[in-house]
Amino acid sequence: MPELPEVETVRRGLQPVMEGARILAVEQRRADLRFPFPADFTERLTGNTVTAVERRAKYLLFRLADGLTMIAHLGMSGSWRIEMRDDSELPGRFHYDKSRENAHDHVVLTLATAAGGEARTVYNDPRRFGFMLFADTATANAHPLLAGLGVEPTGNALGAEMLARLFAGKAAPLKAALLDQKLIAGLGNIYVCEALWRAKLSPRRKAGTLVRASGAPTARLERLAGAIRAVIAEAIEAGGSSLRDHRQTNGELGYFQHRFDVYDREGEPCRREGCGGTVMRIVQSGRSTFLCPRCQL
DNA sequence: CGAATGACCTGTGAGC
DNA sequence: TGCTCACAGGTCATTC
Repeated sequence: MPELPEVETVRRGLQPVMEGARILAVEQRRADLRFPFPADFTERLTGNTVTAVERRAKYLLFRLADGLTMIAHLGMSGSWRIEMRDDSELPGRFHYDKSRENAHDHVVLTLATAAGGEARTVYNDPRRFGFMLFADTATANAHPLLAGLGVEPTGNALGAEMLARLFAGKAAPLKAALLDQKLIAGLGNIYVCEALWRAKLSPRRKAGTLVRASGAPTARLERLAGAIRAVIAEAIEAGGSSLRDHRQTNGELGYFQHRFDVYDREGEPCRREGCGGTVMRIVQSGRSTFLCPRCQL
């Protein structure tokens, strides 16, 4: 499910409960997700303390007191939920509740929280494309999964000049270039479609056409950089997007799905003032792209 | 080298 | 109602 805004929403949910928490018990309910769990998965976590919950692109990074980092990915359908044992000022709408469990709860961490309470964080992942593995914190950035990642599409890091360097000479369609995690890290299918609509750019346009021969960004590229930052910021603000039944860690739905301008709106009218076009669906790199062929050029 | 395709999984909704 | 098919937020390995 999750693109950067959803992963960031998960991180913000887990952080207050997990940071400073000691892991009392680890329940690993199957041998593998996308990859096999490390052989010593439960041993390394049990008794350890979580010092920070960070994010890089769509990866969650659980920093541990003994110098390890647990690198975790939610794949397409992964989610975490928090359950508190007792009433507590910490976030988490659920209390321990057997009836909430299901066959796709693969990992359960029981925590002694920094606030002195007890909580469980439960990882659920029907399709099992997610994973968890360990790296030494000191060298985690050099881990093969993280080393090649591009710029974060948040804040000021991503600007038109940066995009111009990344796109110069590229024949790939904008859709493919924006999905490439080696260029920009964290965009996925939804937010690429949304950003391209906002920037009035066709997903089929070649990325290199947004860069001047001098290497300077065009006005179109300025628009695109602004659109990416805006859509990501707004989606994080809204708690991400909830497709199907995906929830935040406290069970709340995200809201951004109500603000989609093109994603999953095939056949519906373009929302742009005065456009009058109809949203269409095409397939690029084997994935659905949604666009308005009338105003995205 | 870059770009397309298949693979990994289960669940859901549309259409018959 | 029940069946089949297409498709789903991601990424990696393989093949042109």
